[in-house]
Amino acid sequence: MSEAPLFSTKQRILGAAEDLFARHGFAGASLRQVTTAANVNLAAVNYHFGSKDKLIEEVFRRRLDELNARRMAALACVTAKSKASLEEVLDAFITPALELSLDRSGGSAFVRVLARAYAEHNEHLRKFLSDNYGHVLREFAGAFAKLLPHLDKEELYWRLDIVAGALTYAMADFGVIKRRHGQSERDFRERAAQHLIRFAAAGLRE
Amino acid sequence: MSEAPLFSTKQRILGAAEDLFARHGFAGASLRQVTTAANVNLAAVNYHFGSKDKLIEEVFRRRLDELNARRMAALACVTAKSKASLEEVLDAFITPALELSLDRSGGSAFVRVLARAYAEHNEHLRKFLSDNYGHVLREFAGAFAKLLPHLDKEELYWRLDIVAGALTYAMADFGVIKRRHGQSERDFRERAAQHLIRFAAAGLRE
DNA sequence: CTAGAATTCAAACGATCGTTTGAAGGTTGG
DNA sequence: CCAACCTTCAAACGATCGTTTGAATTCTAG
Repeated sequence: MSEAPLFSTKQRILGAAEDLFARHGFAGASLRQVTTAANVNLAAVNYHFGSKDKLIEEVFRRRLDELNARRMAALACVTAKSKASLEEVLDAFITPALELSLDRSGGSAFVRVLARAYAEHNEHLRKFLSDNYGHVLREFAGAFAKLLPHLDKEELYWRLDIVAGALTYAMADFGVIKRRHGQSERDFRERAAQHLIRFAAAGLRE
Repeated sequence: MSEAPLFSTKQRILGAAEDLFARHGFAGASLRQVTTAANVNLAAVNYHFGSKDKLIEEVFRRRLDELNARRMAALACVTAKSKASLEEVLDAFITPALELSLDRSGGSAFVRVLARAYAEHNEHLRKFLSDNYGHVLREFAGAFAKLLPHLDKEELYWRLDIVAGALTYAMADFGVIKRRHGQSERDFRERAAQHLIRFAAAGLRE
């Protein structure tokens, strides 16, 4: 249970599944594609995870546990000060996602998987994500509420909804902007995050 | 070719496909589900459209032809004046999508299908959309460029990318905001569009 | 009315899907 | 060494996938 060797069968399946779910969707990527890419036997998925649905959940859990822990830590660090700025709270939410997207091997695939999860209006998946990680979003909503007292609750939720959309979309690399020749992936993504923070801060402040 | 009876086999297939693609994705919705929902024989899809891929393209074409014609008309109407405001150009882009999402039966499903198309990084689909409707986006980019001369080209494209993401996300109803009891669908969506325009205008101006 | 085209139909094609099985292989503690 | 796992393996399960076929049916023009 506690063991997690870097190249174990389970980890190779999770890595291959993450990549293929990002590229072809949950329904579009078959377990045969996944196990072939992971160089493991087809039956290994059902042996280690139980079913395709459970595998999908585990793909999320592996990354989101750490991502949300980092977000909560960053938020706690920011709100510890008496006067946190809007940009700092946005940064506490966005930068961990940015770093995840830069994680060697898999991180950038995962942010696209996350965006797929939004596109899927799948009730089961939404409930799983809401149950496991909803408290993080509520925590951040509270921090924003303190910083934007002129906005009533409805107004605030509207704007956070828009920010979440722009973030999901931008991190998943859906847009038309392409990395320029000679520009590093890290530099490109950091620039994207900066633009996003400035844009979101302006839109939230109004 | 020119005939398009409201409840013809072709139209019923397109309507059912739109709804099921929105709910389950392109790979997740089968032709048997589609034809059953449309109350049509399974073979009718390949008879009328040739293949599932061609059906997908036709689902887009049916709505996007009109949507983009309305956007271009609204943009032309706005830019005809010597001094168009940023909000007016945003409105020219957003309002036609809003109206589409309010179109009785199908429109609100289609905006979710559009969002799915973004999540699919499918090369074939992206090329089809870019080939057929890329000129509309370039036209709007030009209009924004005139209104935001202080932004260099790269900066402008970054921000438009973010706006497009927020728009796609918001129209597809991915967010957490739910319509309140007693509030009409139209009122709800118009409010969403208003918030979006104000937010985007603030973010673009900086 | 009727010949011919257009459309719908039930049935089947081979391919691939997620999942299960039972035997073979590998590892570990007594 | 061997008995007890744990893991991997090839093979197959029934179900469902997109697509095709050829006959039945409906529509339409002369």
